[in-house]
Amino acid sequence: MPDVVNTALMQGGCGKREQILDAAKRLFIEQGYGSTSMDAIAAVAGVSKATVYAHCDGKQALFAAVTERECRRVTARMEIPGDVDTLALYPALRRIADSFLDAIFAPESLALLRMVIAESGRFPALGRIFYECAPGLTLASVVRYLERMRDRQRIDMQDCHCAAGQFLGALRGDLHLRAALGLPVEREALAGQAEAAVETFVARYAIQGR
Amino acid sequence: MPDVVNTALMQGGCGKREQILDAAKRLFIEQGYGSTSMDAIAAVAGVSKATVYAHCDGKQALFAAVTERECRRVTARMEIPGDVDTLALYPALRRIADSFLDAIFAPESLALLRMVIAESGRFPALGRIFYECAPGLTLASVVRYLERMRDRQRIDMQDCHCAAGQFLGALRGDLHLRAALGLPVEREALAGQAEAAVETFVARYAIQGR
DNA sequence: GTCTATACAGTGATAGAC
DNA sequence: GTCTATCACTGTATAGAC
Repeated sequence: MPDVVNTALMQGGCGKREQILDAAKRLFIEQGYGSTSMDAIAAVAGVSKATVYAHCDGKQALFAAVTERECRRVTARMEIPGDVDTLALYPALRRIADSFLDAIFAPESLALLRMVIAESGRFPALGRIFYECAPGLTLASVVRYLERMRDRQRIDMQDCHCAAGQFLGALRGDLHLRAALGLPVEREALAGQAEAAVETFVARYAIQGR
Repeated sequence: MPDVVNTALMQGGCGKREQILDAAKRLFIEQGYGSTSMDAIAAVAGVSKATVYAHCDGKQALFAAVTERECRRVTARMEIPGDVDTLALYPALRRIADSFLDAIFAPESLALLRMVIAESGRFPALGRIFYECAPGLTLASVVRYLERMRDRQRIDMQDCHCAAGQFLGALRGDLHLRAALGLPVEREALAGQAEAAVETFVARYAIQGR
């Protein structure tokens, strides 16, 4: 885990920092920012409160640090598979769809999304950081993929950016909002949504002669 | 405003209750649940803290009351227009799209969405109430519209529920998430997204012979 | 850096006078 | 119903010893 070492070195050097960030992450997600006390964070981390303050400048800075670390973690999940260019359009879109849905319906992703949306009003920079680390990154990947397919005459499309947003939006459908609100989502419905979105997209944009 | 009168009568009878709910709504949205104190609510409402407690059983109950009232308010925005059946498929979907986007991108809707998502982990019932009052209501309306169109041989569709989710998801695209995260959304991009979603939907599902 | 101990304002909630 | 005054407790943040 070289990342841990780097982070620790950057900030001054021991595993306690990770303990504190882990504890803070758990409590911020479980209880929300406002209801989480620095006492509780210190207790869960197994350190004293003064140690918490030695590692970060107050509660807001700690919250920002937690969010940035989590964003960096989910980023890895958000890149679309690298082998899609070797596939035909339909199976490639299926792969992208599966990868995307796995990423955004993962419990950790949903928890982070809730936390960021919850506090984005009070921490304006947070929304942008999260967007660019997660959904914005996937969107950009899909846009690039669509541009390549357009260059190869596989699809007929003017605005790849808009089409990519439309595709990812159709994949989310109603179910992502349901999941973000804590409502149950059946795996069958998710698979059906993915298939319908891919089929519709192909029906609309694929160039007939294959 | 008969609704105000009804609410007041139901709960025991004076404008103070509305003042308290208004103050609580503002502070919960601005500061979040955990960071909002009952003192602050009482001060903004212009009453004493004891009066707040006379009108509701504690902070959680007050939060639930605020959310339910706001959900009821946005519900009115969420019904799709009643005259869509007299229109052809394409203009009807455009109307539905415009109505839907106006509703979900309204600042009040976004603020409520943030507040509900933020606390849905701690108040499990909240997510369901909100969903059924707002996005679930629209979804059901669109499902019924699509079923009528299917009965009239205007569209070829197996699963109207899935298709409706897909349509609304494509309308949201990437922009609704951006807005929920507090990022700027250009009106042009929104209009483009709407047009693309409707065109794609028609291209996929409309029966050719009109 | 880490801990124990503590300062002191602010928290949700209530009692009792009017 | 409404207020003032107050409860017991927790909040963020810091001082000083090791």
